[in-house]
Amino acid sequence: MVGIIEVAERAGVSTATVSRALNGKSHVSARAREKVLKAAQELGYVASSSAYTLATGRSKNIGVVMPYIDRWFFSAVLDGAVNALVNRGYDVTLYSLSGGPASRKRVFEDLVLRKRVDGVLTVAVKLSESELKRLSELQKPIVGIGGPIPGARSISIDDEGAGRLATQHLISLGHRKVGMISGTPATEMDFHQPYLRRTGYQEALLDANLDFDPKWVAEADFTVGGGYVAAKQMLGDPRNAPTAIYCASDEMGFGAIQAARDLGLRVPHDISVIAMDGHPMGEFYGLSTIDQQTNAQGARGADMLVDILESGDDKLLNNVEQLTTWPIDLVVRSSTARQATS
Amino acid sequence: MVGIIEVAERAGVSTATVSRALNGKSHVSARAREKVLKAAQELGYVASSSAYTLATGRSKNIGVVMPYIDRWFFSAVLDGAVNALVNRGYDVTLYSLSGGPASRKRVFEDLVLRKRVDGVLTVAVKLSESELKRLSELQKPIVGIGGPIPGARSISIDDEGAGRLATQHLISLGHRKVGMISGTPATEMDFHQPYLRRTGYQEALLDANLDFDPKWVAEADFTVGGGYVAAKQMLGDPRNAPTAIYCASDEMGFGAIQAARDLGLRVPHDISVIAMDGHPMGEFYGLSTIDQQTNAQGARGADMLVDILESGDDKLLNNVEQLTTWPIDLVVRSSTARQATS
DNA sequence: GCAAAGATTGTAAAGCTTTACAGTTTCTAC
DNA sequence: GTAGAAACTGTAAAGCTTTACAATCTTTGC
Repeated sequence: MVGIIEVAERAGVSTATVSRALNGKSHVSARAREKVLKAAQELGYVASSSAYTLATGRSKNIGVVMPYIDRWFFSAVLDGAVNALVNRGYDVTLYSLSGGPASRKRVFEDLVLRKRVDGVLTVAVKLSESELKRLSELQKPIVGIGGPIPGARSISIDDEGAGRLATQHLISLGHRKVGMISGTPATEMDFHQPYLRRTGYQEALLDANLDFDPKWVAEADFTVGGGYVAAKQMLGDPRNAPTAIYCASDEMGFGAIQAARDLGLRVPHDISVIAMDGHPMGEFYGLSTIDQQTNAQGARGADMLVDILESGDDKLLNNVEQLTTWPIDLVVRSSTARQATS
Repeated sequence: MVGIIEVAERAGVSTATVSRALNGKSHVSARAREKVLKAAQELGYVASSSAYTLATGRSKNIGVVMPYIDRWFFSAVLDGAVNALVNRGYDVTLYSLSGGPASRKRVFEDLVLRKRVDGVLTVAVKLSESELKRLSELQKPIVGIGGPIPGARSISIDDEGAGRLATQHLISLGHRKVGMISGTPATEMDFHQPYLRRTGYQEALLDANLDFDPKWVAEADFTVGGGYVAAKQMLGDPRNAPTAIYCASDEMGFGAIQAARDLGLRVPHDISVIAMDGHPMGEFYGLSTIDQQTNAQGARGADMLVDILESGDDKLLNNVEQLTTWPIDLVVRSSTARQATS
């Protein structure tokens, strides 16, 4: 294995000079730098990151903690974060919480803390008191995506506002009977997005002085199939079917559109559907939605984290609670329209 | 920061004994072990992984290299790999190649090689000669998913066989005019899956002595929208439309089904559609498919890598080329049926 | 041409663990 | 009770970098 010593010998300088020349942090004469670069190149030298970390205390590595990996929302956040981090010279170690409480404990105790990572980015994960305390003791900054974190920075959309906006869109189109497909208790993430979105929906109805029928709220599991079943049930009821539906996720929106079609209802002529997230397939299905720019949220969270890390200001670590409300876009496509004058 | 020395002092033993007690690799008296465990617990001690890596040369960390992160196939492989690795005490550092050739070079030169990872798992990435050589010099084992890797182990489905099987399924149902929606050149991954699948398709036609009309093969970009456009074009042609279509990905299959419906064709009565991959939404759409158990492939690849790492047999490193052909399942749902006797 | 300031370089310590080796204690079998 | 084996423990080196400090060289202003 070729180390810094071999490079130093070959270049005829000391290891300190090699280190300085390669890291470019300090003054090195042009001549020395050139010799070092040449020697390093010839030897194919790459510094050992463990020795670097041991010496500097920095790993240039960020831990990303998420409850799921293979769901669209999470992989999109991850993609944004990885790209942003690579651009700033960091790489990412991925921790999934899908293994249950035991693996969660392990993630925090064993892995994140072993000086493996300089900071932690959490996605839709609410940290416990003790987890936060531990991270804070170790001076590891945290940035959260998807909900507020006590004493740390975070990025989140206003889920309640999103629910309200989607519902208002339907109301503004003249709909008076507006249903919602929300989440089951099992789909409540740590920050209760489904609950908040539903709250926004109900507020919008209230503000507009509209009737509210409990049958207009169904629970589904955030999948296409779940949305289909719930929508079919709601729309098929001859007694008091809504003329518009707000779905708490785009995937459920796809299912709802399909359910309407299978019932012989035309979208949007007979029934309007709006959903949430900004799933790439939404464009194809013409699904109106509230876009939350998932990729960009991941990238921004990553950038915030690196900013904290590189500002060198200890006060910035985890003493400041700050929730950045991420803007959302109403994207109107062909699944919502003015209610047919029947 | 509490280190092994503090633990040793508190427990009244040497650092060597602490290390042995904590790692359990060597004989330690029950009494000493107990004292050490207690002290470590009280101090909240966690060993520094950089020092561990520096001392042992192992990082307990696997690099996963993929061209994309937020596409379903890749996030599913990743999910499988991460879970498998966590179970075996490894964590994963993620490298995306979507940043172009420059970032690719950086990944291999700077990151993977810095002793950061013990081994590399590649997904649908063909390594260059020099990349392979470099990895091999450094004794880093590689396992590839999605295609053969010269001199290393890999897992891949038989894409040609998959194309053949899907097509044979359609032929066996009596279809004589079978179309295919394949990939554009831009969607050819490093291992040319679209090309291979198309080859399998053509072989099946040939074997069955069926006519082949060049119009029956369309190229699309592996998205729902792409599949829709291609299918509509193909099915809408009154002159010689196929009665069945094989799509090289499930997402294109969803688009094809929709295109058929929009043309007023009933699936599967008027037109059969089969696709490939095993996308979770396929069940909802009733799409017949060739399932390749993406998650399990990721898990198996990860396990193979750890097996190599822990066998301690240097010969196993990268001298043995071995391609494991991953089994595929034909999943027949409601999008394929016997051709209507017209 | 000279003093001071600035640039460049080298030496050596620090960072934290694992583990080879050697030394000590405890068992085991007779 | 004892020799030899086995178990246990400690000392110190190794692993590879960064960087504080001190020393040396170069430049600048006059």
